[in-house]
Amino acid sequence: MGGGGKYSLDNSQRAAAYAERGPLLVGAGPGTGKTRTLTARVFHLVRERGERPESLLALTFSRRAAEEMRERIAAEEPEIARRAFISTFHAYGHDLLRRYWQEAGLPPRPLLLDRTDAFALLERRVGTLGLNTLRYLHDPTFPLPDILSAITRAKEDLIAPDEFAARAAACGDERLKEVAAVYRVYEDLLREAGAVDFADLVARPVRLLQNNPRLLHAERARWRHLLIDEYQDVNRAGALLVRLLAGDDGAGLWAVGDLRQAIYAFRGASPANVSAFETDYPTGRRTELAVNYRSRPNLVTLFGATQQQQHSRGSEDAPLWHASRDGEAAAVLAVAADDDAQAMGIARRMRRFTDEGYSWGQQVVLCRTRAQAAAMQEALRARDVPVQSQQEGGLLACPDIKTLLILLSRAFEPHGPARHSLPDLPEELSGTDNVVAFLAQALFGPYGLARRMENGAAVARLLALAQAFQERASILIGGEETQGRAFLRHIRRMARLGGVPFEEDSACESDAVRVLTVHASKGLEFPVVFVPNLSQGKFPARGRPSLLSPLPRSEGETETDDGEEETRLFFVALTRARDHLILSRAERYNGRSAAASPLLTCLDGAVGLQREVWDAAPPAPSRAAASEPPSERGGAGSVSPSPQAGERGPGGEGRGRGGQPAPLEARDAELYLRCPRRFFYERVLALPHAETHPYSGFQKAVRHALRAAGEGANPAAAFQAYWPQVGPDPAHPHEEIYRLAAEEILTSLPPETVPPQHPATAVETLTVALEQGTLSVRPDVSHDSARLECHTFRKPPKEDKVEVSGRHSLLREAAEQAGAPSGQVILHLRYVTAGQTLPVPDKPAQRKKHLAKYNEALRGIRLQVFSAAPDDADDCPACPYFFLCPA
DNA sequence: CTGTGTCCCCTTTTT
DNA sequence: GGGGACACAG
Repeated sequence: MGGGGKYSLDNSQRAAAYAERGPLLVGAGPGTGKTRTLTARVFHLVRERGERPESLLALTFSRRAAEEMRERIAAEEPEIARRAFISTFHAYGHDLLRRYWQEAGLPPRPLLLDRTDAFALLERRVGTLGLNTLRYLHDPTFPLPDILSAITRAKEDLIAPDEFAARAAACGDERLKEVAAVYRVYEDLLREAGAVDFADLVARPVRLLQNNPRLLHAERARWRHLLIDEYQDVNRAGALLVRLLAGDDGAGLWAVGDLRQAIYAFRGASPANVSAFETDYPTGRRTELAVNYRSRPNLVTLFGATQQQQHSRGSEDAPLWHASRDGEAAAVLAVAADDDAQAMGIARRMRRFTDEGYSWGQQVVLCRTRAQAAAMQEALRARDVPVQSQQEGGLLACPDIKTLLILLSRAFEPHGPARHSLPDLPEELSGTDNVVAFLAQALFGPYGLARRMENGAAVARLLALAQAFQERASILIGGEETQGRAFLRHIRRMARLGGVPFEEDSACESDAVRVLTVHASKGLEFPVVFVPNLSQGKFPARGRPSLLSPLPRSEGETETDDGEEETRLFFVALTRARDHLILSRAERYNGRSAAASPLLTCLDGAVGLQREVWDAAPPAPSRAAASEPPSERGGAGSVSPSPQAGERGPGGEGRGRGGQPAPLEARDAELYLRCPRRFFYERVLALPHAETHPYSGFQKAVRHALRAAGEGANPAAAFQAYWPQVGPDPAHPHEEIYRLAAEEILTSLPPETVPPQHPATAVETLTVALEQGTLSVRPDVSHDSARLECHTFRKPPKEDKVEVSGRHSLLREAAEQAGAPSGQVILHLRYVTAGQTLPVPDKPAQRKKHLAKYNEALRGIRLQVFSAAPDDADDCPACPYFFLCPA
């Protein structure tokens, strides 16, 4: 950053750095020398005012920011950096809890749980949490991530379980009431386990200090000066912690922040802390850093334009700042015909910048979402732009890790599919149930896997993961489960909850363009910045809403201005640019038109913004066909199928008599459509897996009981008799959920649902002849050949709008092919859990599409195309073949 | 032009 | 599970 000579400060910086003791909030717009001023403050306190470095506490919310503070201070005086306490809020809180563990009611070294650990804590007990409107039979743990997020948010806002329950009751939201109950249980479980979660690292110190005046006094005496970076990112708990430590008058507080760069409200940051500064600290003063050293003047003017709106609304009266650099920046707004043209335009522009003397590494593309960033990376690479690859896929994408996981699965999942894919384990690898010991032996013992491994960092990371797992064994290993199995389940859990991150030290500073999310770019600056996809629905992005509505705020709390966050994000993106800024949008994405982003309206009258048009590229002769490798078959990575596998199955070889292919069951075709690869493992290789999902056993048993009821038998009795055969293991943590759900359904069966005047005929299997083969399908009930009924366990739709599934289309088609007059087939869908039956409408267009899908499946199976192309990749961690599968 | 059905797309991240 | 774009039908 600029700002004259190395040690000189401008007037506004000096005013901030040399201020008298007393609560001060420094407004620091982008590029105004925030960190320089903060470090100057530290040196001023130590050198000019004789403060001991040990009396300085410098806090911020991200490790990166804390690290930067430390480095900048260390660069000038390592001694101060060592002696002052410079850390994140969480690290400080952790330290405090360890020092005062007794007062906090904790064990000496409490376990620190991350998100996955917390999930595991609730997962086993999900049946006892009292979930009703949040009960999802297809996967009882489905709502847990959202519930945990809500609990985390509550902790960040210092809302205790009682308060949560009171607010939930007040607003009458059933789901939130259930969350309140879970919150209570969760806190009990943490206490029993002697554990805390991340949010506790800030929230619990607040309570600790509030409840222990002696301790509060000691801690206040320890810190004479509090320096807070990124004050706009501080959550409510953090702000209260600061207020407690700063004393009643807050005299020791010196904070720096910028309301315009608050982009973390979604994770609990409360920019309201900035607005409420004078309320929190009546003697508090504000000052502003006034000069932008980062960007060329015409860019600084442009940044100002984005602020006009907010100014007129008077939300915050931050003065605009002066530019100090010279030189004319390119400030471009390009409209591309489509996304292809946009990528082409960016690539071309980048080349031009390299001609002008910029390196690739000085150029960056900032995207709103990671998906957009990934697509942009791909598109630029396809146009021969060197792109620095961000960590893709995380740890699990690493082949070495894959190998080790398959080996673990082979050893610890005795009935898992890996058993059939590998030869027997060597002697030295059997007999241990210690994951770390197993891995160490496999890597460095006679088996010597380490010699064949290429990515040492990844292997080390897996070992560290295993180590950490063992420390949390008391929470993560349930019942009689072996450690090995529990570890593998934990890996799946981590994958499900957002991947297993793996950061290779990005020191590989090759000269390549970087593609980042805007969030990831915070605090950074680049000579040339591209901000693409400024279109409706792309930036701002529309996201999937949570299952839960936010907990209503109590009176006196300021509502966080959600809509403004995207504007601030836009502002952050623009202000990363030092020399040149290229904004762009496409008018069409995947053939669909997209309007300009509303964010662009504030630039409408901006002077000096050059408009460009990027035309569609001429239909390119097909580029390197790197997108999809041709259909792979067989061979899952290093795993070879066992000899007896693939002997029979619906895939290819399985033929009935007379050379006619036997009909494929509809559910097999559906399995193929969900993931051809999984179909391959399960039906072609016939790799068995012991664990069937309890949901399917539940469905089987209930269907059985309903059928019995249709035949006049007692459904409850039929269920009782059948449940031990098809239901989950009685020890399964979710067994009770399903048993109770089934009993609930069967006891609430109204007698007239079994009308004796309409005895269901024996349900016959129907067939559908399609171009590529024949499918067999069975309704749940057939009253006669043209009156069919299906059962579903889903929740009934709103307004009785039945969604027509592929299965429905198939049944209708089957009935017609069997002779029912066209359009006369009556199909009903029974919502078993609600005891409601609705007619399924006949929609010919949809039927055609569905049948085409099935046909495609038949074709794929016939041609043996078994690519790993899951319909929904989120399901992969739950797939029995997760560890075998190369995808 | 206006309503309706249908398809297609789907967050941000730290500790 | 909801919102926008778009393709129809009227």
